[in-house]
Amino acid sequence: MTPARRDGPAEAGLPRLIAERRAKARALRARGVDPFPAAFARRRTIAEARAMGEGLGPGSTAEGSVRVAGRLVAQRGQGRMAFCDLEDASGRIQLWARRDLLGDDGMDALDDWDLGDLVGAEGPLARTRRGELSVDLRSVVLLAKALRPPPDKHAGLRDPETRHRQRYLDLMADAGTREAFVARARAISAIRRFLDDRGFVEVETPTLQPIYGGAAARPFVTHHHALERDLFLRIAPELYLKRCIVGGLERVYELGKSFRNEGVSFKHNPEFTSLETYEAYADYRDVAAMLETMVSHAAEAATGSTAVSFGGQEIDLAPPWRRLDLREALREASGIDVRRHAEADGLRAAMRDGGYDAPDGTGWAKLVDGLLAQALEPSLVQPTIVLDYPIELSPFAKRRADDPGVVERFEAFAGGMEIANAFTELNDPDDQRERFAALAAEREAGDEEAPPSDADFLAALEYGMPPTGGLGVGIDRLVMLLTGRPSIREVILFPATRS
RNA sequence: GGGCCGUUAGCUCAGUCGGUAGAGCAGGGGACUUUUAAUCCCAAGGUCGCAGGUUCGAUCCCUGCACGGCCCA
Repeated sequence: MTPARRDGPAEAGLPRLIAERRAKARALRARGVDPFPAAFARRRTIAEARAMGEGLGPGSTAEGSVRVAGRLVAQRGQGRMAFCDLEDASGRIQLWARRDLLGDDGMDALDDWDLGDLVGAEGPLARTRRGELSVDLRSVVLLAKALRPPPDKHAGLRDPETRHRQRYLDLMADAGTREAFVARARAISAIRRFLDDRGFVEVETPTLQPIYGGAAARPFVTHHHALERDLFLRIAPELYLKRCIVGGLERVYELGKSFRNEGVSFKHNPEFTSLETYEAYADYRDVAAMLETMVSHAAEAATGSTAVSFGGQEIDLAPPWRRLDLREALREASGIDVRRHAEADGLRAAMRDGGYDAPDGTGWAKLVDGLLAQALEPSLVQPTIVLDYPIELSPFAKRRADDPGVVERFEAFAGGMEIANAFTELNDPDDQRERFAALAAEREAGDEEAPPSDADFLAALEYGMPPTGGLGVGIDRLVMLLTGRPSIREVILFPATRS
């Protein structure tokens, strides 16, 4: 006859693991102990505790006590002695439990701890004979019972689906993930500091817009019931920021989310973070100089250096960045001079001759864009500013005075990706009206990405906008570069997923 | 949208040329007062992504679907 089981409920797998942990929490409550107490006073961070114990020699114990708290990440039982590793945001430290010093109650409490529990501990700092700085426990307390088991303590969490859907587990298991998001925050605050120091005013403009614009993309549509109208999630803040320039704010920026209703890829998420800046009385060359300085500041803040490693290559973001003329660069990279093929059909044929993909029914400007993406972009690993784009690709940029087919615009590339887009802003309302008309024609012809006209924006321009340099930076892509992460999903905490 | 690959225990992964599966870690019981991927002993844990098909028999072969990854558009 089999002996009665005394080792917990009969369920298997995860339900059983949860039931075992719940039983421990229940047992604590039965003894009048709250497994989720409210606070743990006088805590020091683990980094602070480590600094305090720095001078301790092996086998010695410090005066006084420290109180530390964190997540239990490893346990090594040893009978009447035990070791645990405790981790908080600042680091990791060993807890050293001895029955003669911690007492029977403390050792019993320790027995019921599981990996993943949040615990508090108190005792003098000590260094073991093996040289490991430890808290020589005098008292312990459970601060929050983990009812589910954490990811594997050594192998961690590998499954990309779980890493993205349950990012808290990825953060818990992988210090590198935590570091990437800290680096992101540092880069963003460095950018804000940089702009604030230069007299830029941070503004907030609508994310819910009656008319969207400022980029070529399909928008998300939502509905306002009280106003009985559809509203669009912005695809860019551009047209509102220029209204701020019209109003005389002169230097403005907005750092926040925009939304584009398109596919998901390693460099696209439906919601993404961008920086846009507008500076009155500046042009695109002033903006280029500001960009390279700003990005190198962000790199230093995020990583401590302007040199970053991305896709196995070292990239140095320190200014000055290389400048290329788009037409020249395309001719060098592909052998095709796009100005010599002024019609779509001729350019398409030349591209196909050169082995490039050039789909039927695509206009001249989009073919140029395609040639840029295929022939040039992948080779732009070191930071590069590509200047002077065809007007057809740039409905909000000012024409060059000496060449009306070209606008004062640049895109910045690094790591083979576009990271920024800038131009001298179009401030001639009549020219802008014509560009809107051209967009309307493209829309009519079936281009769902062509944005609609915005009469109020035109009215604003008619009140007079100073000559202005504008900039857009893809913050997520910039952070990819700074943290060496190959996918946008690795720098967005909770990326878009299906169902 | 297309192509390729993946989905097996809580986690990380093996494996089955078609006969319903293993390890390490975690969890349970036990031993251990200097461990640190602690160690040792014992026991347990699986609708092999979902749905069909072929077959005496499918986790394995086929089809579809879902989710994910990479590449292309």
